[in-house]
Amino acid sequence: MIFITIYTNIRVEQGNRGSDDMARKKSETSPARRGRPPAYDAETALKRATETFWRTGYSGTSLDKVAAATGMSPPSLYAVFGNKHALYLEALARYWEISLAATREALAGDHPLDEALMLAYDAALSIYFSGKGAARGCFVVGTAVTEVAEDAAIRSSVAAGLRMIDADFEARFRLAQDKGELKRDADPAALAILASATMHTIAIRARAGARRSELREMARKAVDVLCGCRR
Amino acid sequence: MIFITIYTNIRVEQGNRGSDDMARKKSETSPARRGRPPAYDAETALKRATETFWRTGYSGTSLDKVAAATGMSPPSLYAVFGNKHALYLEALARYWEISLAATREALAGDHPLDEALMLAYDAALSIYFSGKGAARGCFVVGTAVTEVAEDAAIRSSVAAGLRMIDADFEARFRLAQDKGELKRDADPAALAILASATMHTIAIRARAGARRSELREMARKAVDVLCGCRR
DNA sequence: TCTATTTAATAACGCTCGTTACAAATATTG
DNA sequence: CAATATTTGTAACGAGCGTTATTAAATAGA
Repeated sequence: MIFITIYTNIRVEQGNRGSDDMARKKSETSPARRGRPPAYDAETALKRATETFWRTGYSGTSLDKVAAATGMSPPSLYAVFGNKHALYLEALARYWEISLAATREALAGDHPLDEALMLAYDAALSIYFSGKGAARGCFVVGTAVTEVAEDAAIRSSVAAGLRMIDADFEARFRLAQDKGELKRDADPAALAILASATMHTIAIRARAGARRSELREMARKAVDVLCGCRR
Repeated sequence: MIFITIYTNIRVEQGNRGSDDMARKKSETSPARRGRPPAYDAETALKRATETFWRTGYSGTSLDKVAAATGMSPPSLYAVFGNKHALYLEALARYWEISLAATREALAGDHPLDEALMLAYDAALSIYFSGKGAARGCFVVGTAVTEVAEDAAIRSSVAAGLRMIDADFEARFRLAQDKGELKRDADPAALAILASATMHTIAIRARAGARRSELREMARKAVDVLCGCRR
């Protein structure tokens, strides 16, 4: 079988076609670089690369597959990201940014504890079930955890991310305790671990084929237990 | 760099050297097969292959690495296991057998609920921290979950295993409720999900470099919460 | 000893891997 | 227009991938 790769799709909009005003305006903001202008948007490329790693993992994804997904040639990918490992590391960092922000935002509003937790799990489910086709679960749990055993850079990224989620949950439980939503003798650190654990089990099950409604139900029940020691 | 693979190590003991009695005895029990006797033990080979997949994942492990680990040549591996995929599937099935049995045994004794749960987590930790070098965590979480997105056979194995652990935990919580160890209005299914979730988060964190003592402490606290709705 | 039978290792298959020289393409500057 | 700078795609690199055809080795039975 012959595999013909057709590079397409994410070429940067030139923009300075049809309107000289816009072209001139653009050259005012960015002082007009010298050589051939970049044809691709690094941001979009990173997103497409992430999608690919997400499905088939780091070791299971070849650079040719990433090239096909981004529409870029391998040398262009190297020029922008360095190499495969650096590209994955950047995808991982970006994923942490987005998913940590989502969790933090869900927990930050002034909702009751149980609602706040459900918002966090709903945010996670939105990510785990994003993209077309079957659910991919969490990018970290689904792809990074495998590499973590032999790759120090990935390991420290994962370890740091896990600590942050734990800390966010713990802060929210501590706040709930201060506000009287939680019993005085509850252990915020313990509850935080269980809240993280619930997120991890959902991540695993989503990738393994569980239905979204089923996972939301699990989250619901877990929240009931975690807030059970209420008031 | 030249990589010279030296096949060694797991050759089957011939046994019928030095003593004709033993040779004759052996030919009595097993009626003496015709051709060249097998030099390798499939059981040992599967164990060694598992160790290798466990560290570097399915996609990240080449058949040459497995060959080096087992001391077998690639054709011998194919003769015994079929191909790489079938070999991994067999390793996965065997791992489920062992780890499910360990959990079931821990929960089966007539210990109090909290002790039974801790026995289960201690059994898991023994597996996650087995082998030399840094902890590899859970074989399923560490290697199968990545493949699950694109591999139907691995996916159904993982899904089935997850269901079984859930069921085992739920049965134990239900028993606890019947014995009066747990409040009447506790939800055994919900507690079972959280018990599984705790196991999953421990699996992830172990591979990501967490210390064993730290993870045991997490388990301890989780058990406290899960049994907190006691009597 | 010769033949039949079973397992083992060598060496290669075609293909894909991550990576990179290289030259063509496209822009600004003089 | 020529010179310079930057990004592009083509085509290749050596190495490794999963897999297999082939042949050698080692046993039992005739």
